[in-house]
Formats: sequence, structure tokens, C-alpha cells
Amino acid sequence: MHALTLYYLKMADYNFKEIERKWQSYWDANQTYKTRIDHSKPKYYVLDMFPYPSGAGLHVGHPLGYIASDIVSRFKRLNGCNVLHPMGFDAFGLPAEQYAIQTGQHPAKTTDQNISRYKEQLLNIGFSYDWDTEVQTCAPDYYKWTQWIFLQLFESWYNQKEDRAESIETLIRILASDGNKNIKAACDEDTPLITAEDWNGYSEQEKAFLLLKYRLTYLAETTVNWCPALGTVLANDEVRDGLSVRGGHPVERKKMKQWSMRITAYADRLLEGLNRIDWTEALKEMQRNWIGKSFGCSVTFDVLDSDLKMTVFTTRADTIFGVTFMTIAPEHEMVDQLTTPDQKNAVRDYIETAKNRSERERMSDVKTVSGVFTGSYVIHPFSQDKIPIWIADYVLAAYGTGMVMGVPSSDTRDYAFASHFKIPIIPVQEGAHTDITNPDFDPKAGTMINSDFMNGLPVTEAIELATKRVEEKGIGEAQINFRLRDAVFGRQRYWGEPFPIYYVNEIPIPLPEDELPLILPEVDAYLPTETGDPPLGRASEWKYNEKYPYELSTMPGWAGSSWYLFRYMDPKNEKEFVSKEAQEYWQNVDLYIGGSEHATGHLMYSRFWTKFLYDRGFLSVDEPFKKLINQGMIQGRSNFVYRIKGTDQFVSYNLKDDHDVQALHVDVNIVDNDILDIEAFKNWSPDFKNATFILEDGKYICGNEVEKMSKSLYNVVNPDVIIENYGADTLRLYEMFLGPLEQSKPWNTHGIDGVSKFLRKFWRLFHDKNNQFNISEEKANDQELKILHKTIKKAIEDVDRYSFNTSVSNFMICVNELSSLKCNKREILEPLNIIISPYAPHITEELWSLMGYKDSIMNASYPEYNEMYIQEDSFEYPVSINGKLRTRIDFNLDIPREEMERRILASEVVQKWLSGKEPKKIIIVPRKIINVVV
RNA sequence: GCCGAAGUGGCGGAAUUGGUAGACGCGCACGACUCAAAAUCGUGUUCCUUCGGGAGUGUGGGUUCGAUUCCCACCUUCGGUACCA
Repeated sequence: MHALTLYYLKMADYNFKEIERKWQSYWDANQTYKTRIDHSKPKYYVLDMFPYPSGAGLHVGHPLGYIASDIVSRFKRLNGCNVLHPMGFDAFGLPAEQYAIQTGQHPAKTTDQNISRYKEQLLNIGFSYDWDTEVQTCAPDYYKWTQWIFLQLFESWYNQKEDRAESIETLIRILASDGNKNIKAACDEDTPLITAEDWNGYSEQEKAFLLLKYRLTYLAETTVNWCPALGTVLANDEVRDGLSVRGGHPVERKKMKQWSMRITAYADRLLEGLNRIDWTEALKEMQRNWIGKSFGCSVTFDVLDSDLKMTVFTTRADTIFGVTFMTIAPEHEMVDQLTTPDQKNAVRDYIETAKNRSERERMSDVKTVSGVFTGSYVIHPFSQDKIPIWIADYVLAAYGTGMVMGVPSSDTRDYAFASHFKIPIIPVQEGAHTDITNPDFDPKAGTMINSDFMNGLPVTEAIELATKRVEEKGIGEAQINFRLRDAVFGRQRYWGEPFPIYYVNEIPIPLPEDELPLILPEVDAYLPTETGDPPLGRASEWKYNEKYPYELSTMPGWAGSSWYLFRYMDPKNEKEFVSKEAQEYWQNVDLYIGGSEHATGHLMYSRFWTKFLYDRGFLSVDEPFKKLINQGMIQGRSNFVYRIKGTDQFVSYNLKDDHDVQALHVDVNIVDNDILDIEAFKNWSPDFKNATFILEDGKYICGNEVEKMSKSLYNVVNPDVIIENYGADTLRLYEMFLGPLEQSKPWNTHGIDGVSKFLRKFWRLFHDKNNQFNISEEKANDQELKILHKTIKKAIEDVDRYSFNTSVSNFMICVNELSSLKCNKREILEPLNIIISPYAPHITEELWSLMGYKDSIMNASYPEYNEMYIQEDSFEYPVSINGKLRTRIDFNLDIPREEMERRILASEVVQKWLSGKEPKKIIIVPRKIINVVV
């Protein structure tokens, strides 16, 4: 029998299996975690980022954040709050669809199986979720409202005068009475200027197309990674070296008409809102960079011998006299017109290679400078010089105007480009740090030279003056630019929300609200059609009223997750996505815990939708998450065996250097404390059936390394196995004990014994040698009260700063101290049991009921901390001499300073280190330290 | 490249506001109990040392009576990424 199993069979004292089963069914039967609106209590909303239910099930890394949020939920509840702590599933997504393509099984079916598995695993850990509030984004009664929100976005425009979204009706009224000359709106760049007469004379189709330019969700040409062989669009990370990661087929950049979200309308408000929420500065900084607000100026250059004009956006108008070339993005539509006949071939060749590189690729390859001359020139608006126009792939079509003025003396990318193609460089700044070839180069240093009217000015003043001159000349104006782009919202996939849109004469028409949800149809295969349409093209009769074709693409994964936090408040509501009453009570999320990989995706989109729904009066809050914590990743600890090359012989870790070996991953579940279970290894794979071993001390020692936890590296640890062997309470404590929530750290099952021992020690405080429950009603003494109250104090402080690892060690210290005092007094153990209950809910429920309570410990009150019990009247000062600790002296806290100094100097140790000299200074920091400077 | 985070014993980590570096736990060693083992309990455990001490929180500088903590430069690892003019 396995040593571990044997060990647990003998552990009869604390029977976690029975206790955990008992209390999990008690909570279920008694609806302990049922959440209701209760105006008599303050509300607290704790949310986990809901998981995507993958086929592999949960590994020990997943519950880390869930355990932390569960502790906070329980802590808040014990402190008198009404807590909403729900869980659900982000159930639409690619892996299920990929699996469906491979196996032909309906993704709904596999998703459902995966959800059941996840739920079972989550229930085993003893979370305080109210499962009645569960949501699944792929359920029609949920995505009905995702579609409904989409329709609200479709029926809205962004009025910049009011700085909020409004109904499209208000826009139509203005267009009919005034045209659009006075409208300030977030709209397409190519929106034409029209009068009221124009509008009123428009056909229905013309009106529809104009309105699309204003709607908050709209159809737009976007460039995508198109893979003809797979018949589908790929994400950036699915493309490498111009080939699809899956299958290695060629990928090309292709323009495609797709649904987009006008998130850019909210750029400023998304930026401003960051100042009002309690997220880490790091995360806010990431979002600020993502939004990327920059102040600059547009400048228009006339193209030589042509009517064409090139308009660039620059944040450095001051450097205009340093412009020695112009660059334009390879995919820019003006490229053709700018190319002269003799450059046609060169340009065509260049574009052919450049256009199929994804933006990600262009970025990761900064060292290669590439470009081609168009043959055309612009005229410098101030100097009238002739300036060549180049095409270069470091310029992106999607940002600014897709064109850049090249200033090699002030911009490092421009410099790299100019020196590569031997384009002249004109310095426009002089002074310290203005040499671009130097590592200490600072683009905003120095004063202007070679710059006509700006000569002698510092950079910031020069920018202002240049902008003014540009405006006076009528060739540009001060402008604010955002990095943020509108978000592509369509996916050429099956397993997502269908758009509630059908087409009449190419005009997208919204489905009437009362016909929602538009249910995802059945298809015969989850692949694109022969004509390259998305899978929904296979659904027969996928038409509105059997006549008008529905949209064939589906919504992206982030659609359902952008608003789910509100659905939990009122998950069964058939009339609204959330009732006013529920939303006004629960407001928004007080604490949100999840991975940092969502920093700029999910967290940006849900802020956008929340602001939109707020504008349209559907919500009373305009930010979804007040406080956010990113939990770190739990990494895997892989184990290795070493095979002597070309043989079936494996050599133990410390002897491997004597041989020519190959390291192979071995399943961590057949390794205990780096010692391989040889029999299990032989049975692990037929390849190792005849393996032989070179052992050390009779054991085979494995190597180890910290890597990502992944099935393919055989280092996945399943929480079910841990719960089976140690119990859920131990798992919960150990995950917290591992280290700070926000940091990444490796999982090593071996260390779990420590917390397991702690729980047994805790149990023994309440039990006698024969495991009979035994607590005393005797009054606690000062020493015991001091231990209790310093523990309460620290426990509260630790939850306040989400420091759960120190919290667990705090409990260990307390239990160790009480054990050595042999304290079994109710006055101490009862409050201690309450403060541990958020961490280890099962064992504490059991002890609570053994103490005679009939109700759940969840309905208890958190003990009050009393300063009185931990006050001290003396302090043992560490005494340093020149900053080095030499001795300790105990002082009463009310002793006068002179008396302290006298006694410090009188100390033998201090005398020795002074060796007759006078001390320069004696530093006494009350209750901290004494430092004698010699 | 850019943005963000992190580097502390054999290992996970602690030190909350510039004040005793290594709490707590794992591992290891020794001891008690035991016929024996497991469990349990106890002691020790940063490194070097001539046993006086000395060195030490990724590296090199700096500020300070005092730096894991603050400043400058660099190195390494991880996460994100849309070359943002």
C-alpha cells in the first residue's frame, strides 16, 4: 500500500471526510448561502472572474482567487454585511468549438458536461456561493440580454456635446431639422456633411447607411488575418511567420466588413474613471497606455505636382524643420496614387511581403528596417523643400492617419529608418541629451536650432508656437489622438451569441425586442461553408420571417462577460437584464478577483458597457468594479527522469552527470518528494515497461523545475486528489499559505503537511487524548487573552490588506501557543474558531456545533478586538552600535530618556564596543530600536 | 522594442510607515515515546569562522545614525502587447 494512504487511514482523530461531507450537505439543505436583498444591512459584493469550463477540469491553480474571495465573503458576513458572492460560467468559446469540429459533438453538450464537472469540483472546496444565482453565458435566457444590450448599442449614438450616449431618435430629429453641421458626435471619419434637405431627400437605404456611421455598434471594414485554407479569421496569436499555428496554412491580411463597437467614443471617460476606482496603479497604468491619449497637431503636406495631400498627426510639431522624409503604411489606400510608374514594381514587391505580416510580427521584429521609395515628393509647408515619400511597415494604417512625418534627429525609429536608407538627418535640437546616437538621448531635451521662427526656444514652448503657426497657415490644427481603437465585435464562428440582425437590401435591421432571444440554430458541421461563409451559413432557413437573411457571424467571447456582474443580482428576471431595485441595492462589485491577463480586454470592455448602460439610464453606476485584485498564477513543479541516451536505463538525479542523458518529464503524481515510485513509473507508459534504474541510496531521485502548470508537462495537480487525501479545509489553507495572493508561485504538494498538521493541532485543542470533545468553562487568564486578542487584531489587519498567507501563519502561531499552555477554555476557543472559519469552514462548523450551537457559524458575529489585553508596560530594545545589533536591554515604556541613556552606556556590552570613547549620538526610537553612534 | 510585475536560506515565503533580516511552514539532522515503524512531542538548522567575530535580501553605486524597504545605473525571470509618430 502507498505510504501516504496508510498514513491517512490511521488518522482517526480528525475525520475531515465525514465532516466535510456533512457540512456541505447541511449548507445545501439549509440554504445557508442564499442571498436576498436586505435593506437593514450594508451590502457587499464579492466577485470572481468566472471560468471558461475547459475539458481538462480545474487544477489547483484555478481556485486560488476563489478561495481568497470566499474568505472575504465569509469575513464580511460575520461582520454584519449582506454579501453577494456568486459564480457562473463563461461558456461560449473556441475550445468547445474546436472540439466539436474534431468530434462532431455539439458544443452545447460538451460545454454542459464540462460545467457539471467544474461545479462538482467547486462544491467540493466548500465555497459559499449561492448556486441559485448561477449564470451561463451560453444559455438562451442569458444571451437574450446580451443580444438586447447589443440592440441598445445599435439604437444609440454618442453625443459629444452632452458627453453621453443617446437614443438614435434624437440624432434623427436633429438630422431632419438641421442636418449634421452642428452635430458633435463619435462617428466614422468619412461621415459626409449633409443638410436637412439632403437627409429628408434620402432613401431608406441612404438613411440607414448614414446612421450606421453614428451607431455605437456598426459595420466597418477592418483588416483581419484571413486563412483561406481554414476558411476562417485568426487571432494574432494564432498566426506565426505568416502561417496559421494550427495546420501551418498561409494567412493573408484581408479587409472584411465586420461588426465593431465604438468604444473610442468613451476613450476620455474610460481614462477619467480610472481616478475613481481602487485598482493597482500598475493595472491603471496599463489601461492608460492602452487608451493612449496624446496631445498633438495635424499637419497637411501638399504632394508635389499633384492634387494629393498627406495629413499626418504629430505630437512634436516643433520638429517640423527636421522632417527629411514622409512615410505611409503599406496597406494605406493612397499608396497606389503616390507610386510613380518607375517605382511600381518595387512597391508592389514590398507590399506583397509587408502586408501579410501581422501587426504583432511587425512589432516583435523591430531590428529589421524595411521600406521602399514611392517616387513621389511632398513640399515642406514652411521651407518649401522637396521631401521624398516612402512606404514603411513601421507605420500602422490603423493609428492616426496612417502616415508619419519622418524626423530622424528626434525619433529613434525615424533615425533607424533614415540611417538605413541614407536619408539626410537635420538636427533641430541642441544641448545635453539631444544626440540621438547616444544612449542618454532624451527627445524633449535642449533648445531648438535650424528651425527658423523657433530657434532658441525650449521644446515645450516650441511645440506651442509651431502648432499656432500651423493653425495660422490653415494646414492643420491642435488635436487629441487616442491609441485606443474601436473593437471588432464579429467572429466567423459557430459557438457564440447570434446577432439579432437581419438584412433587407443590405441594410442591417434589428430584430424586435420581443422576439429575443434569437436562438443559435443547429448546423450539420461546425466549419465554414464552401463559399467561405461562417458556420451559420449552413443553417437552413436562417432567415427572418423565412425571407431576410440573418447575420452569419456571432459575437466574441467578451460579449457575455462584459455585463455578467449585473445579471447575478437578478438572474431569473425575464423582463429586464436586471431590475432597478436589485441593481440599486447591489450597485456594483466591491471586490473583484481575477487574473491580470484580462487587464486590457475584459476589464476595458465591461467598463465600456457599464458606462453605456449608465448613459441610457439602465444602471445607477458607471464603473463595474470598485476594487480589483489580480491573483498570481500557480505554476507547476515538473519532475524529470534521466534516460541514458539510446537505452532503457534511467539514472538518478545526482548521478546523471556521469552519463549522456536525456531529461524526460514524468507525471508528478507518481513522484513523492522527488522520489520516483518505480513500479508506478513502469506502468505509466508501455515505453517504460522494461526500464532499468541506476539508484542512489536505493532510491530514484527525480530532478525538478518550475514551469507553467499544463497537461503536456505532466505537472498538473488536481484539487480533487488533494481533497481526497487531506480535505478541502487543508487545501484552502494551503493555497493561501503558499504566498501572497498577487504573486506567482509554484505548487509543491509536499509542503501541505504543515497546514494539515495545524488543523489537527487545532482540533486537539477542543479534544482530550481519547478524541472526546472537551472544553472548559473556566475564566481565561491574561496570558491566554493576550494570545487571543493579538490574533484577532492581526486577523482583521490581514484580511484588510488581502494578506492571507500571513493570516494562516498567524493562526498557526496562536494554536502553537495555546497548545503549549494546554488551553481548552471556551472563552478563548470560541472566538478563535470564528476567526478561522472563513478559511476552514467545515472543521469550524463541526466544532461550533460541538460547542452546542444549532445554527451555522456563518450566522455568528466576528469577535471584537480589545486593545486592553495586549498592552505591554515594557519593551526589550535591540541595541545597535553603529547600526549593528550587539545586545538587548529591557526598559519600562514610561522611563525618562536620560535614565535610558545612562543605563545604555552603563551596559557591559556597550562599554566593550565603546572601548573608552565617547558616543557621538544615541538614537532611541520608542518601541523600536536603540542605536549608539561611535 | 514598449508597458507592467518580481528577484531574500536547500524550498514556499515573513519583515504593514526607513528601525532586531529569515516569522510561519516544508525539508533535513538529532533526541523522547515505541519491540519496531507511523503518528505525536522536543531541540537545532542563512553562510563563513582561528569561536573574538565577519559576510549577507539579483549586481554595482548613492542618501541615512540605520536600507529587503528610498534614489541612480545594470542583470535575470515572468505577464501583457496594437512599432501609436
